[in-house]
Amino acid sequence: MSAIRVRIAPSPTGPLHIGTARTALFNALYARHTGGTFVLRLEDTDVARSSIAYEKDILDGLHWLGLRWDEGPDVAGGADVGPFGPYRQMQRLERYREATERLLAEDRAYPCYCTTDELEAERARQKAAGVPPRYSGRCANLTAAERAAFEAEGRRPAIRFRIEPGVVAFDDLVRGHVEIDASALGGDLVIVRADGTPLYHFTVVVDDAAMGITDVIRGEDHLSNTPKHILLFRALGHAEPRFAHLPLILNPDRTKMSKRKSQTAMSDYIAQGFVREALVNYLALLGWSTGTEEEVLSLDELSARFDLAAVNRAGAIFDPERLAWLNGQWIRRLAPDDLVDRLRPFFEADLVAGRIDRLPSDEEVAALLPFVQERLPVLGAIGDLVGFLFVDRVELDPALLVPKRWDVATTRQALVAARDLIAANGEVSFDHGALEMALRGLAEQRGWKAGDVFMAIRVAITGKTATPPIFESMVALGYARTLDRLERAGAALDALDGAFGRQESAR
RNA sequence: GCCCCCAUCGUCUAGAGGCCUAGGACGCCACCCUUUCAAGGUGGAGAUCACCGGUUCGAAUCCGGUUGGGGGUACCA
Repeated sequence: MSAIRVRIAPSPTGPLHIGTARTALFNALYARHTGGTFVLRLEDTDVARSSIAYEKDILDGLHWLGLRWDEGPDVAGGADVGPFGPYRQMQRLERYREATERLLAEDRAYPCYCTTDELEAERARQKAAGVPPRYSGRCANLTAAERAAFEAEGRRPAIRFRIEPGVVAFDDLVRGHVEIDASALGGDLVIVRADGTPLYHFTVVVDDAAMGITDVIRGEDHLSNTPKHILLFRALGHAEPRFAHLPLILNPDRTKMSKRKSQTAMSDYIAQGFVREALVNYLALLGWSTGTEEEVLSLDELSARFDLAAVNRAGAIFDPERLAWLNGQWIRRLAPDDLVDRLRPFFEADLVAGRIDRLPSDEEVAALLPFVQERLPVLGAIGDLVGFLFVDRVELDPALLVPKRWDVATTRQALVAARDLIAANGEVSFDHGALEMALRGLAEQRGWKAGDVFMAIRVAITGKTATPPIFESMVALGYARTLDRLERAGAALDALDGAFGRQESAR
């Protein structure tokens, strides 16, 4: 039994797509589970749409997920690692040329002089006639003289691979036995463009063979194209690999997940503060399950349990809610130092966007973690949670400041009383326990509900009604700034006095 | 159109003939905890296993058909 070799072959024609990431993940899980080799190959033959920026986005995104490949370019524009390089298809042109020559020499392929317009017209006629679109084979048996005549016209030929009649069958590792009649393949297949650049269906076969790929694990959208690949493997004299077609990730309307209807760019998930553990966990369980009731699993745990045969066959809708839940699970599991590191870029983004006025130190962030970590659905929510600590002044909405069923006057009294009490107790008593005791005492003495007093204070110092626990928040804010914000809030209510009657009747 | 694939709670799934009056998770609802919000705990609603036939003593599980959905059908990948 030879060693497993799998690959992910992204095309740098767009940012890393969540579906590509999942295919990469399944390949990586399979390689790790079987002790095989994971190869990354860049399929950049669509020169017009490929770019180094996309290459970087893809490689960085896969690395960010924690995926490592044994062969292939490690970084965008970087050198290749591994014995089967180069791993960028545009640097492998000579090999496709050699394979093309062989097919031509054996008459398994031939030059086709049809123009795009002619082909389109042909397809249009077929569609109008209600027959399946299919290349007519018009150039399949041209004489040398006819070819010369086209060349003399200045036409540059594409190269077509002859699709011989017959039934192509294969045993898909997830779908089982699949048979497709070659007549349904659309006729002879273009493998090299008129400009000399090779096409996907051709390069993928030449490279998978050259790189010794034993198992092709990819999306179901390639299932119908697999016979073309098998025919090419055979014509080229190569053993065909095993195939495994993964169920597609779907939009909510069950169509193939697309940018138009879903968030597909990995970078967007990263920017929102999803953590790699959650994405890996979620993606692995989209279309596969361990068969147990385990749900929260690390990359190592997933690798240990992975089984291609247990992959589902039906497509799966991408559910952001479930991803968010897993994200919370993983954020809560992070070590404090790690979380501080991961939070830093989000504070920086908040600063740049003007949502906060200064950057907290790592020590400050670490001190917040005990009451913040379990409240973070995504890392990007950090600003909403504790941004009030790092702004010079909070926006006060008087309507929020006055607790339900309290009036402006009571609220102002409470804020003033709280401020005075805290000031009277002094900075030495400014800690969680002392504050709670003092403020609860105040509420009891005045006949107020403690919750109402706390809510007024909460809004006064944070500007919001939903915040981290209030005493921790006050301590984090500090003695002087807490007093200052209570004063400002009281003053804001003073200014409202004239509108007092209106406020009351409005309630 | 043609070819291929698929079909269990709203969603992700368990289930490989009797263990299923179909289990878990997300989401939803209620309650508990509680200074808000989360987190956590408990409980609940939610699936005639797409439909119709067949095989079998017995089917979500096997077979056939129907319907529905998806993918493919490029000198894109």
